[in-house]
Amino acid sequence: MRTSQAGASTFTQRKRRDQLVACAIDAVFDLGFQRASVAEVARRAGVSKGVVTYHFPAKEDLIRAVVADVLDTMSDYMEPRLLAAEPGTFPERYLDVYVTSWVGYLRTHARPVIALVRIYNSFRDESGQPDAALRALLDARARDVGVLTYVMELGQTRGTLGAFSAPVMAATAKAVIDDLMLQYAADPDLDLEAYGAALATLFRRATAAPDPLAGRAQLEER
Amino acid sequence: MRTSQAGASTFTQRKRRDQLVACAIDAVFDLGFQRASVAEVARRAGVSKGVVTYHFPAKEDLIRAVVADVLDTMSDYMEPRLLAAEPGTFPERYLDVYVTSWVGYLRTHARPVIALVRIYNSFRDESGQPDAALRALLDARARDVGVLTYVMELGQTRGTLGAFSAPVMAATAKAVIDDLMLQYAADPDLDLEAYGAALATLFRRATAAPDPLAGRAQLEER
Amino acid sequence: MRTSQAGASTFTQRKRRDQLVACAIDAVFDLGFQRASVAEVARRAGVSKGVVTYHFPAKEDLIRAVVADVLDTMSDYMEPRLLAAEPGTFPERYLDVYVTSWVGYLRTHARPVIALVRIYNSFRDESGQPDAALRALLDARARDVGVLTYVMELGQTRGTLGAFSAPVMAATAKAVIDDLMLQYAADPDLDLEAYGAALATLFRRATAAPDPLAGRAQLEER
Amino acid sequence: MRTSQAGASTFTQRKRRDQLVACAIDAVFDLGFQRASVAEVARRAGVSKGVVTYHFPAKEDLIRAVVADVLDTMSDYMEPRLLAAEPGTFPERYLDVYVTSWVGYLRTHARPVIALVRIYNSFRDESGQPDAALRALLDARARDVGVLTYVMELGQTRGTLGAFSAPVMAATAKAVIDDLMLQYAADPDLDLEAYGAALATLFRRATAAPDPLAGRAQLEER
DNA sequence: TATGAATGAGAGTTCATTCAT
DNA sequence: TATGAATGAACTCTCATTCAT
Repeated sequence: MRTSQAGASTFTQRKRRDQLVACAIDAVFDLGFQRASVAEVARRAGVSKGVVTYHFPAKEDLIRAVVADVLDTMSDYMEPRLLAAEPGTFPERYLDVYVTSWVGYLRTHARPVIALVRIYNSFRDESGQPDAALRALLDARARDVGVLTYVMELGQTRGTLGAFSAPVMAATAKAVIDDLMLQYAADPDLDLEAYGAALATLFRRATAAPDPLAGRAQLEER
Repeated sequence: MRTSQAGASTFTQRKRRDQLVACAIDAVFDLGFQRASVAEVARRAGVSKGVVTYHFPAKEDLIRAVVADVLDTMSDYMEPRLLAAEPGTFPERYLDVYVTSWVGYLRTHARPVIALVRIYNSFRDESGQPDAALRALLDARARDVGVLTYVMELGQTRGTLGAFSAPVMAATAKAVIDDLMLQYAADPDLDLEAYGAALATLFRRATAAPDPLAGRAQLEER
Repeated sequence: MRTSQAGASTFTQRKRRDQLVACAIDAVFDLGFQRASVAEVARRAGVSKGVVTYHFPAKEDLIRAVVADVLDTMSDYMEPRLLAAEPGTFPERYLDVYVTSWVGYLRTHARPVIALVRIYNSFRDESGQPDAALRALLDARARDVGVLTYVMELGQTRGTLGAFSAPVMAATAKAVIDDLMLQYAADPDLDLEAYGAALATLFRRATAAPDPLAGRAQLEER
Repeated sequence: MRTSQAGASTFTQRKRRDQLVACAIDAVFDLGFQRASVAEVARRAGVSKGVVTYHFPAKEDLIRAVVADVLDTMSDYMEPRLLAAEPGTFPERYLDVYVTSWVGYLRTHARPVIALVRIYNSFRDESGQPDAALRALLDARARDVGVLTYVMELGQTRGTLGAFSAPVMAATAKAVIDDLMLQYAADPDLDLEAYGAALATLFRRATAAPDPLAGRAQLEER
């Protein structure tokens, strides 16, 4: 966690860097990646353009700092909650906690996450390929989905979760979170609580193990 | 449908416009929105830059034509398939057809759809807001989700679908399609067939009406 | 020769490119390499900055065109004169013709050659090494010295030139020309004619074969 | 000599200034004048940028100190050797000693001299003219050539040197040294010893007085 | 219709210089 | 003395756009 300011020495420097990163996030959220120019970030920070290039030699470096910062903030929020769910003991609860935690996170951090999406869609190197810095983002995402998959397969093995494609279910969970983020950005009045509850129900039904009572009933009926 | 070339225009004109739109899609897919310059589009079309500005006075116009074209192509593919599902008669089948049709569409049209996503994330007006042209995209999306919701609620009324939040289920369906598109773009070797089947199962379980046999069994058991 | 405009198609384009190259030479001569900015070149040409970048995508390209142009102009002047000296037949005359021709060239072309020197001393790539384009300059120079060396060694073989280090003599000839160029640039009132004559004498004495008569006389004397 | 650190200054100050000058020389040699920024010099010295501007309020001052330092070092090496040649007594030996001494100097001091050339070609004031500090360089050069000329003319008067243009011969001597310096910089494997010997021979032949024996022989022959 | 030369705004970047600490 | 944060000017380069041909 909190690796983004590694190497930065003084408190003043860290503070300024954090301020610039915050302004960059706002600028990207408000204006999109392209219009979030160095000059715009400087303007929002109330400093001269040179200050930005002093702390971040290239714009690339600023954007990378943004990516790292947002990912770190995500981890800081999500990890303790996911660990508290004790996935090794209660794998069948994990997806629920995952979705609920994300919904909770979005309530307070939609802007930086949206900024991250904008960056992901526009931050290209000279050959048009996604910038190397975005690998961290893709990796974080892949890790998320990987863990989800693993835990659900564990539940399936133990019989507390039904038969379904765990990788597809994991990707679906991630996908609905992404979508919810965009919906929430477009409509801040969205009832996240209710939406989260509906998602929880959805996934509970989609992943539930067959009802043993119902099964017994059917057997007895014959 | 096919509204993009509306207006007085010769066959040659239409052909040239379509060619430029196609080249613009490729450029956006390959290089991202920002690097897909007018000059680049012209280069790919093998014509001079002036040709592009002749047909599309501003770059804005070209991008709008791209958006319209991609949306039209989507409609052309999806609508007949969705209608053939007879949602009024078999609402419980609709979600399955929806997901399956989209998967089929992605197999052959991933590039333009990805280009559309890129445009959506970068095409801003001077105030940083999404360009007006993107309203069509948002509208199309909202219509999709609206119809899905309506049909599923119809199924719930008739008892052929279970109790769940239809709007959330609809948004989820759209979200997994979006996600699948991005996954497919990142990994063209993805088995779309299998993925689509898994999604169909997922949604069948999440939306299924309670098993009447099981229900009867339970009743009789008492 | 005249390879600098290869590929340039239209007459207008060629003319503009030549004009920009000429303005760049003047700017480098007057202000030095560093201050000869794209804006300054455009200003001298009476056009907007964009015109320069239109014809020469990068400043690098403009400078390369300058180098090529100056080298071409040099060749156009020097080669016929050097060939007319019939080095194969009269190798002992070659050095004289070489020096005299260069002096004649400098009388009318000191500015571009000085510009070339300035470029050579300042045109570095990002790692501080001389730009690749300067290889052509170094190559041209090495060729000159190589030919001088070869012809003088031919004269030595035939006994029409005395015993001396031909490579050092060749390098010396080139060196005095370089120096004369700089002197002339610093003092346009310099009497090139007289200077050239003095150089011719200098090299004649330094390269002369021993006087056969004097040799005989000495032998007879004993 | 050693005028660069004139003025009230502590030992520490002098040491720091010398260090910065040395780093500046290295930076100019390695990267060229333009890229030898204040920050780069500070980096090489292992101090902060402020230290450089503390000792040298403007970059101009640093460069002037470099120029003065290199010229001083040259004088320290050359002057005793030239004086030891007793030009007043043996003017015919002077050119030989001059060339040989310079070759000896280059063996150990090519880098600073190259740096000086780079500075000379790039250090311009706002109007594009060579900076005032370079006058010292030009003056030193003019003095060298002037002394060479004077001594050779002395030899001609005494009949120990032949008839030739002393100024041109002096300029040629300086020119070959300049050229040798550049050759040596481009190819550190160059055999300076052999090159110096060849130059000595060259100049001996070019400046020799007519052989009195040969002249007598010819007279007698008639 | 088509061309491509020309424009000018704005982007990222470098750097000498200033100055509070 | 020393630091390094901050400034602002100048530079190269990109690009949508205009327009004469």
